[in-house]
Amino acid sequence: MAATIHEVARRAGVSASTVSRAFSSPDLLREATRTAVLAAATELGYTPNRVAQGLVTGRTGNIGMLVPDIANPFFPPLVKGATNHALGADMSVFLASSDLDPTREARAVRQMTRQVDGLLLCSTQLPDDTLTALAAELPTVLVNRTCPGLPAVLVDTASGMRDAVDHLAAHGHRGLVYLSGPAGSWSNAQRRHALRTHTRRRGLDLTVLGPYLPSYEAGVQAADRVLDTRATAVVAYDDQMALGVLSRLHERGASVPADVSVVGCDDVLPMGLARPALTTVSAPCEVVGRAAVELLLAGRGGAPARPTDTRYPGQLVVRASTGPAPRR
Amino acid sequence: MAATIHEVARRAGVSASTVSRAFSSPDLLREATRTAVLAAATELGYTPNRVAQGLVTGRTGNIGMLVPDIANPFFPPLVKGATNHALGADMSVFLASSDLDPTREARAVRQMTRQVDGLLLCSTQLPDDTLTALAAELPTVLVNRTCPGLPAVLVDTASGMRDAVDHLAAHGHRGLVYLSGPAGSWSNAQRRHALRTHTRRRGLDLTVLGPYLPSYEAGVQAADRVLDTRATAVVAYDDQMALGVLSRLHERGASVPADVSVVGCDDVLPMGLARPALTTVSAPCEVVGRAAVELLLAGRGGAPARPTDTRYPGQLVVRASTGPAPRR
DNA sequence: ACTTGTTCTACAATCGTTTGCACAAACCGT
DNA sequence: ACGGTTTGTGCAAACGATTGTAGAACAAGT
Repeated sequence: MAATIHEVARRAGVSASTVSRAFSSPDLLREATRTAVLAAATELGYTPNRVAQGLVTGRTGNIGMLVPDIANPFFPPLVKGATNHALGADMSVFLASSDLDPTREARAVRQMTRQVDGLLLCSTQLPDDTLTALAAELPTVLVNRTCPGLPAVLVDTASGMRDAVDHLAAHGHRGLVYLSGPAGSWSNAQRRHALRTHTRRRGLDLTVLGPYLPSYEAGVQAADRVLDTRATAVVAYDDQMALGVLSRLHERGASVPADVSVVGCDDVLPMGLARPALTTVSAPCEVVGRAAVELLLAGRGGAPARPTDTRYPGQLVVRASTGPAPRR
Repeated sequence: MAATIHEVARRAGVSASTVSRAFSSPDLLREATRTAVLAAATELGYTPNRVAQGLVTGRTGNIGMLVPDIANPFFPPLVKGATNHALGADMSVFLASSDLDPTREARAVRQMTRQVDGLLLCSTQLPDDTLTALAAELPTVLVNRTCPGLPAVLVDTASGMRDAVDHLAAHGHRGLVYLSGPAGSWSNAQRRHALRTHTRRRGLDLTVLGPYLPSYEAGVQAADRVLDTRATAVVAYDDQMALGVLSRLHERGASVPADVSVVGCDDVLPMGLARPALTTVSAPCEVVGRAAVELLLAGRGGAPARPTDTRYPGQLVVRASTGPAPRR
């Protein structure tokens, strides 16, 4: 049904190789031949078969993207940035959502190898040696995860966290709680570390709870434990948790921000809707997705991209969920 | 670097075809040969090259999925359902987000053809004839869109809308506003039609505003126009718009549900977070995603799946944003 | 021992491209 | 008009698998 290069060749009265060249290296052909071939091609509705191309050239024009959970609102903008940029570069992207299961992660990767020109691994929990092994086979870019020797694109929330601490300290808060995200998460480690550093610098008290799954429900649970502490402010690993906290605090009769201040992270939901609107560290997800693809595409070319970490800083966005510490 | 079938063959002392059969039709081989081949294969870390397989068999083990906007929270659960089920069936999925741009839609499809065994088109705006043409080339399943002759999986919100109308009528509401979604959307047409039917049956007044883009911002805008009408209840095309409406009504000093009742659709965000919690028609997105893949995979086999519409009903979930109509 | 029949494996063609190489035609200056 | 460059095309061999067909090996029936 679908036209092949040979049919186009026959129709144009040339050989198959000429047809191939009309597409891949047009300047090798005489103008007349090229236009004749292209005419024949459009008449037949010919499109090069990417699978066949892939077999001989070894380049498929696809990239594989792996996220822990596409239903986590952090990832869709990332995916959007990536797919959009990929489309611009004439590439398609495979998407797999591993549900945080290493087995599924490995399986998805195995399915994609040899069908893709590169891999985009987002917040992956796979161990360093697996990653380096993978990267030896296939250009690989990490997102929100580092691994020695591998290029990574990172949402840098450290400065945002510093600003959050400063903001809270300026409002008289003395004790902070951090609600940890997933144990193996690079983002979580970075956020916790930044908080640790800056609370110490400011002489504030920091309690770390968790780890929790990054979900609304986990936030609900965590809120109760927050109330057990003497802390007046809580920073959550992400917005979903923060919203859960907000909701549960409301249920428990604690007023935000009068009794407790709450800070989220990522800014991926329309935060105006939460009551009170959530103060959060905003992450430039879409930009990161695009940058990751760019890095992958660049590294794929001549020089193997030296394993640079590209960081995109998040910004503290102050809304209504933070305010002066209550007097005690 | 990567082992080929020939290297395995040489190592096992058999021919390439035997290696191939060891994987694809093991019962044709003597047990001894088969185990020997498999041993050699694992030693070399051999995995069949799906691109090469695809070229000869014509089956790639991939499916292509097209959504209008992956950043719209309706789609991630859908994608999750689809990718998860696909992974179970040893298939990978291409994802493209068209940003509602027909050009990009067409382009993404073109890139994927010949690389996929089937297409999953979600809420696509492409015209019927394009779709039938596409389906002639490639097994195609529609999601939240119908087209004569094509199988479709649909979120059926009609009954949910009926329940919403009944619910509002029971609370004494006499005038309703519907905030339309995108003009070409099947879901929008279905929702509008269901509202039209059931408001008429109940003798209620229905005003249709829009079309609007399905976004928070559009909801904010729409809220002002809602206040210009005499309606006491508003049904929004989706939750994002409804949340925008909620937010703007709050700004304008209108109280929900005391002054105005608000109903959303889809139930894809943690709705507990909105104040008041949003009454909405819940859509079983993940189930639909899975069902769509199943249908595609089934149709791909022997009998071309007869173009059935599979409908999954949404359920009205009553929360705090709806209540008795104000006395006038 | 010779046919007949099984069972297993190898050969070779094929899928739709790309691409190095050879070769023909046209062009140049002399 | 003639060697020597260009320039433009065709041939054929890959790429890594699948699969129809044919033949080797062996067992059994007569």
